[in-house]
Amino acid sequence: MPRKARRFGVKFIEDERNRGLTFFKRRSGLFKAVSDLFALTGARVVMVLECENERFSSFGTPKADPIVDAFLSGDAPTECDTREEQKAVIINLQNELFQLEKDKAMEDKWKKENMLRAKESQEISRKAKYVYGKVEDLDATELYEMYHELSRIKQEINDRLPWCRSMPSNVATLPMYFPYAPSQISFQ
Amino acid sequence: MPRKARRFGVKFIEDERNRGLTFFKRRSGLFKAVSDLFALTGARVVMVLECENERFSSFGTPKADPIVDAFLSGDAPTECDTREEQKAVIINLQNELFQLEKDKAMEDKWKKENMLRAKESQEISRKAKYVYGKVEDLDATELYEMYHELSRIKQEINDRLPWCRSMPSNVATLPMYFPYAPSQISFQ
DNA sequence: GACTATGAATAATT
DNA sequence: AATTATTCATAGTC
Repeated sequence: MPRKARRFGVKFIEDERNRGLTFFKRRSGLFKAVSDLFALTGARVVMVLECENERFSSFGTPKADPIVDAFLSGDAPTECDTREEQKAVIINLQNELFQLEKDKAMEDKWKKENMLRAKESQEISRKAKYVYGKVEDLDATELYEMYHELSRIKQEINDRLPWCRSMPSNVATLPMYFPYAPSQISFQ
Repeated sequence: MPRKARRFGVKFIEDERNRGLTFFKRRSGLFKAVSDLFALTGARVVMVLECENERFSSFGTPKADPIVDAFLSGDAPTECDTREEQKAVIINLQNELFQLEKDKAMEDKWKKENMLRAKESQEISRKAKYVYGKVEDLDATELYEMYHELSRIKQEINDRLPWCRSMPSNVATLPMYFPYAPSQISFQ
């Protein structure tokens, strides 16, 4: 139980470990916020953050190709390694965007822990496609849809069962494992 | 008093007026989140969102020039109007980033409403530079620092006076008027 | 465009 | 990395 649950002001965090932790936590929140903004309004977003290790970490909503294209359309004639840098940005983009490694690990965990309980829930049977379907058979866009569909279902269940908040529902905790919307970025 | 304080799930908002409202509200939150992330961790961020009207709206933390430069370094040889588009992006960037019009209006309002009460508060006298200084004399970076300093002060006051949350403090409401961190962007 | 109840994000803690 | 008390963003309201 956190005795002090809020940071004292908004000031640079000197402690390196704590700073890194905060960075990743808040980046997650940022990604979710962007993801939701897109889902709610359809506004496309591209975000590029600089990590501690001087690398870039990017995030974009689906169909953000025009923005990304604009971002990558540069071909500075004076600098030779710019192309290489941009390539690195794209690679990082892909890596960070999809968070495949993390999601993959989480996926297994999720299947083991929640699949059985999922089958007992008739409330969400009409969404069986997402609940029982093989996750590895979905591509990035479908994963994205899945995440939002499950988020909606979770909300629906919460709304219908307000007296039973902490019920062991499979979808109630699922979105944790697919928190981000992957971007469809054409790779040359 | 909101009877229902939460949206039903995360689904595309069909109502156009409501959608636009949500977009702007959340964009503000996003900007603040990015601003804070930079203040806390020093991570530089550039964000480009697409508005409803097909224009771009951008936001960046100070010292994000390298990222912005990369963004603008493009000079597509095949398309003639790309330069023009980029210029538009920059202009929008400036406009949206600094939110000068809004801030200017808010500034006057703030001065009129809060300056007198500000002078009575000795608690924050050591930050007199920011509280009493002429706002128009500060450049973008100083405005940014000012905003965060005031945020910190607000937090400090809240922490020291937990029993008096709604006290009519000048700084308690001030940050509303400088919510965003302007980016230092070199303009050619 | 301002207010406020509510839910979501997250800082501290284990 | 899991948990939870607390703050904060914001949906709904006027």
